[in-house]
Amino acid sequence: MQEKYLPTEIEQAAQAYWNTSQTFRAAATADLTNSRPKYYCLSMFPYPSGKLHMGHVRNYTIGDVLSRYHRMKGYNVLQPMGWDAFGLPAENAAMQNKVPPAKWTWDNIAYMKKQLQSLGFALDWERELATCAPEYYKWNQWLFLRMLEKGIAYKKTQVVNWDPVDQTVLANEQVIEGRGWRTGAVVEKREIPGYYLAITQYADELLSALDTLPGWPERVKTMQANWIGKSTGVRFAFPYELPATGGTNLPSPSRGGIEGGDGVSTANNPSPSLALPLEGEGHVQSASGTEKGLLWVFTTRADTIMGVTFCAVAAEHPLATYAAQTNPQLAAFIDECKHGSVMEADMATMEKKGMPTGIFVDHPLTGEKVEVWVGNYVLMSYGEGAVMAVPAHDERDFEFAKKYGLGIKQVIENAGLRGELAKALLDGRLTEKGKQELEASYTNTAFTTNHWQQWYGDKANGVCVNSGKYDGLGLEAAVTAIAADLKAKDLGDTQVQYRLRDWGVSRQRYWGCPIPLIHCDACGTVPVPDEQLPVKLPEDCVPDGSGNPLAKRADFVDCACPQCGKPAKRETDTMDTFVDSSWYYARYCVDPTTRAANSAMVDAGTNHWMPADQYIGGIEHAILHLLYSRFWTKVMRDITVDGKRLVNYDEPFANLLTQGMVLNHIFSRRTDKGGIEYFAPEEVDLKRDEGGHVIGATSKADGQPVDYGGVGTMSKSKRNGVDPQSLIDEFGADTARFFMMFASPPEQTLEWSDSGVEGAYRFLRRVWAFGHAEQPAIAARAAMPAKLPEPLAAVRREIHLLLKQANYDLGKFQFNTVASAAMKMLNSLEKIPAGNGRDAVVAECFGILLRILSPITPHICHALWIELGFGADILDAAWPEPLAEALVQDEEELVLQVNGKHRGNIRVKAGADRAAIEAAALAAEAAQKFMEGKPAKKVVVVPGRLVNIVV
RNA sequence: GCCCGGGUGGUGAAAUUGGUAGACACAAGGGACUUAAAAUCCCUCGGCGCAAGCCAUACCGGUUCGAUUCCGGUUCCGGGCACCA
Repeated sequence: MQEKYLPTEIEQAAQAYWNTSQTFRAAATADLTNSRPKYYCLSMFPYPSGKLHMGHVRNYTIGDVLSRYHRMKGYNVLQPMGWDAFGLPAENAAMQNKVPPAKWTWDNIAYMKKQLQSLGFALDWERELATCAPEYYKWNQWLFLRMLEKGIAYKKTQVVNWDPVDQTVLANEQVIEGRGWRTGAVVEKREIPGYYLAITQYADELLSALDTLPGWPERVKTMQANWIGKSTGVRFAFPYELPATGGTNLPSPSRGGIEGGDGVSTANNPSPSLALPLEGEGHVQSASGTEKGLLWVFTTRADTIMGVTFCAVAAEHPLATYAAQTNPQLAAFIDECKHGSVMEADMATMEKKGMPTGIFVDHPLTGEKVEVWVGNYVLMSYGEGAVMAVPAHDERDFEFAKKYGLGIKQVIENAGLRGELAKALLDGRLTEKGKQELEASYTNTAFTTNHWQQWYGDKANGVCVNSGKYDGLGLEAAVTAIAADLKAKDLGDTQVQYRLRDWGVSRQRYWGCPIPLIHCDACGTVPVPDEQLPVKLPEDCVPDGSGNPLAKRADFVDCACPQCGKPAKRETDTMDTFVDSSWYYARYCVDPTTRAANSAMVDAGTNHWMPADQYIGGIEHAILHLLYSRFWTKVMRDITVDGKRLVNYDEPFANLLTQGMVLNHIFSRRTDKGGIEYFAPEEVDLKRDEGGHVIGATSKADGQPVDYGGVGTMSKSKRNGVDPQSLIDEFGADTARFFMMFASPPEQTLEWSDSGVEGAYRFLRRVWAFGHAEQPAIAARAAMPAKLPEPLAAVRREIHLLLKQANYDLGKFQFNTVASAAMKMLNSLEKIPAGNGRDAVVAECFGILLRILSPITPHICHALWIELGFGADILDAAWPEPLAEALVQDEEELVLQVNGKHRGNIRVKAGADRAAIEAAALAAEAAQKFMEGKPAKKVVVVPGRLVNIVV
């Protein structure tokens, strides 16, 4: 046995052993019936950006710890890995380096695979997959066609960021303060056709099924529920009458058309129903030369309907378009609204602007005239593209009304809050400061001196005022009454609405999965026949930033129509990369032989391994990726082939661990064209204040200042990722893994710093040194004496207590304290006294330490297990459990408090009853001193923990 | 702006979920060993105070015998906001 700890040697040997014995190869379909319970441990697959970063190390070490732990607990474990290989960064790299995205991606995969292997993860590489491989994305295409048949996939227009200079669609990330990142041109909103997946058809199930996921973090379920945003409200209409136009120049709704009629619109995303030309919405040309129409809106607060003072519609709304025909100023304003970003965060924070249309509609209940405004904050894609405005009680409407001098009418009052405040003040229990606090909390409002908005927010206590017959009604009663009255007039009804919108999957990009459709002049849009799948993406394109390179490839575009055989054009849009990542986990499960034949998307292996027993990945995926995966799963469940469902489970991930982000400093500088250039942390010199906080930085290259952007997620685009390779090269994989797990609990955000790596390395050296020094003692395999001398019993008890704690912490995924327990074990063992049974205690306890540590630092534990003769493979050893005989003790120590303050400790017999503890406490010297002769009013006893004397 | 988290020593963090605040480490300082360095080992290490003790878990309040933990408010930081993945 080597005296020195040599990580490189140890790690290479261990990895070679795992490779040759195929230790981590999961059982194939034929063996799936073996009696061990399955444990499918899944980590979110990486985007092959070039190198691993610390977030990957964190993510995959967590997965590996869980995999190895469950394997030792007797589970049949599957832990696969793959590559989320399509995406924008490959195209950016192509523009920069003139290398095809395919080559760049495959090279990155090869390098990152080596890095993963050098970290010793227990992965079944036989099941590796890359989403850019035709044999994988073939099934994206196949399932897309099934969705088209079922009406889950359909076509409508979508709003995109358009760079007028590069003539290309920009991702949100490529829009910097309203301008294109490469050209600096002001970005325009443009409506283009695209394909959507009707996730709203599953909105209800996606929401209610959250209750079937007890293994998911509460916060993720809350975020998903809020995202789906189910609300019951009232959809109602404001009737209006306009001068007749003959209907010819009245605008059509800008969306909702579904090509070929094989798609379906969804109940929850109705077409904008205002539009004059639509049938069944009250559009009637009357004899008097006017046309009647209905302006539909949706509200969750119909109780405030009597406070409506105006309506606001989106710039793309047909009424706006209609009014603009005769109003050049309005037309200019509508045009202005088309500039700028499509992002919700920008929409919500931009200055609210509007302009009157000159059109008045009738209030459906009072008949009063209500003016229609165009508002830049109203989105055509939400609800009806129009809203009622109640400035008295809605902050956004208030801001708008104040700015344009529109009416404000209070219709909600809250007696409850007023009463509560009065009661609290009269009660007298509040201090003067407390009173002020309470008052401030009721009066602190950013935009008005009254309480109207707060009364609106306090749904339990608001009542209607200034609302005629609805006066005095609470929220629910008022909504019910108002909805009934609207219904009686045939002008509205209650409706369930979702915030969730259908999933637009078309991308005007090259490096993605081609959408398998063909456009024929004679036959229209025709699906590519299944037997012609996959539609392969040419792999030698080098995008240049303008337009979609696929459209320029005649060899891709030109094809024969599958229906009539005449020349036709292939669809050049590709799919959103979220499609790729929505089902990769099901593909890992496919038996390798089935996969080689590639005649099916999934097989029996999928139903065996799925749902994944544990999914691990960054919290940034809490909504989109996880929701899309859940949706995709339900679609696969509902699609049948030969009368059989594709999969037989409802949810893809039984348990979810959301890893906290690994953050690092971000440095950037604006380019001449208005874009952003990022600097890696090693390229800048930091300026810090006295407290050590970063306040600025300069570029090492040119000495000029760069902007400090605070800390944020490690990412390729922000260039702030830290490559773990130097860490692995210098200290080894075990140190990197141990350090990462010890640094903080997995769900917590972690600001990157490598201070502490030395400590991890030092600890592993001590583990090795202890094993080396005690080799003879351990190899002797001495029997444990029936009665150990107390000093040795104490060490043994301590190790078993730590083991108990470590096992508890493992169940909570709290790996940092497991690592800490291992360190405490070694601290104890290093001080073990001599005595009868010492060698037996050392052997037993060090064996526990190695097994506890082995999921985190598998290489060193593998080597020591063999060197010290514990067994052939530590992975085959049973997981240690604390022994009752080792834990027994005669006395226990309790904390002694007087009036809640710690005043000392008392020792009592283990398991002493309350009376005995109380007596011992009152007799204690420290208690006597602080009770100052006063009698005990009350004695609180917490068995095994503390006793508190109240005087 | 909206939704979801988080804030504890110089630093990463712990506290068996209402019961000794700061375990275990890192950094720093002091010492031992050494010709020297590295490595290793020992000691100190939240603030104030000679001490008894007092103060202290972002800030302001509340509940409780007892609050890092529960409640109300504020503030700062992070994640998401539908074309980054």
